[in-house]
Amino acid sequence: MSKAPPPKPTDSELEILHVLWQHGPATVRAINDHLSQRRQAEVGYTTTLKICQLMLEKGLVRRDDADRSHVYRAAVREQETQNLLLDKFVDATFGGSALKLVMQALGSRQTSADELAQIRRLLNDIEIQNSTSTSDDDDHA
Amino acid sequence: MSKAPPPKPTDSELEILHVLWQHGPATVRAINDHLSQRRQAEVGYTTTLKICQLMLEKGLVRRDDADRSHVYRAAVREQETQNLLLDKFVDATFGGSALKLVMQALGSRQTSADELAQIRRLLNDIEIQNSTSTSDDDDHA
DNA sequence: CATATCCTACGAAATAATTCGTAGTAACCT
DNA sequence: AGGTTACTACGAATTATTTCGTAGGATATG
Repeated sequence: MSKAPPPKPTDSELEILHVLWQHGPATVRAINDHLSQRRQAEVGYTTTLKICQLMLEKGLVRRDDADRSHVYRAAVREQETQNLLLDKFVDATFGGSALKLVMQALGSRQTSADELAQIRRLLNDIEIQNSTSTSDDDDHA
Repeated sequence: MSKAPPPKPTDSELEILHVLWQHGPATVRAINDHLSQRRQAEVGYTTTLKICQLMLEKGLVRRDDADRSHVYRAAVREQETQNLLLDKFVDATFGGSALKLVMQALGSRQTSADELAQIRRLLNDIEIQNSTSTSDDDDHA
């Protein structure tokens, strides 16, 4: 009954999740080093610490506090989190139409032939699934 | 030299922009009515007014104050704004990879055959453009 | 003309997110 | 042991966003 799903991470929290997803479990020190590298400016150590603590309360990360330096790891999956954020974003920005988003993303930026091929492959897969596992009221004529 | 580009709209501002994009120039009253409909709860009139005023300062909207009821209209284009937001979102959530975003958007939600066809058409167009108007180091063999 | 109605402007409270300083404490090093 | 260093916890300042109350002025209506 205590199944509150983890909330949408904020921008800073997402940045930390990226580090954890990429590098696996890490101490605050390690996370902070990564963040400081990624950005132009240094990030205060206690800033990173604080955000990690808040993320722990929200259930976005777990931590191992056996050692003095606690080790944090992501408690949410990368894909699921991206999808959650994507949903919100599509709603807010494209009125709920994922199609519009995709068309915009492809239309107004440089896409290589290789990337186009990857997308084509995905489209094919989807189409197969669509026609294969369609549940009931289908084209049975 | 006073060419500060309009900033990224906030969520509330974006909601108002959607109304203006869809319905054209409108008074605060009209905007507020639309917002109240879209949402479950009523929106305070002065809340909407305030946001419109802030948007005016930021250059996101223009207004005609000839009449007593001022008429607001969008000062930024829908596509450009969506693209701005899309860029930020891709950076924050998908590490800058628009391809990943597209794959996610398509892979983890229901996409109809019609939509797939639309995307295929777009892919074809892009491919043609890629091979036609590529600047220099091209397949000229 | 009086009064109710509708509008704008402005101030400020409420909330959320980010940032950092300080204090306390454990570990480490001569 | 004494002092330096590294870490956590906590409180609080700062900034951004959203929300709304109140005041003042114009317009419409009886």
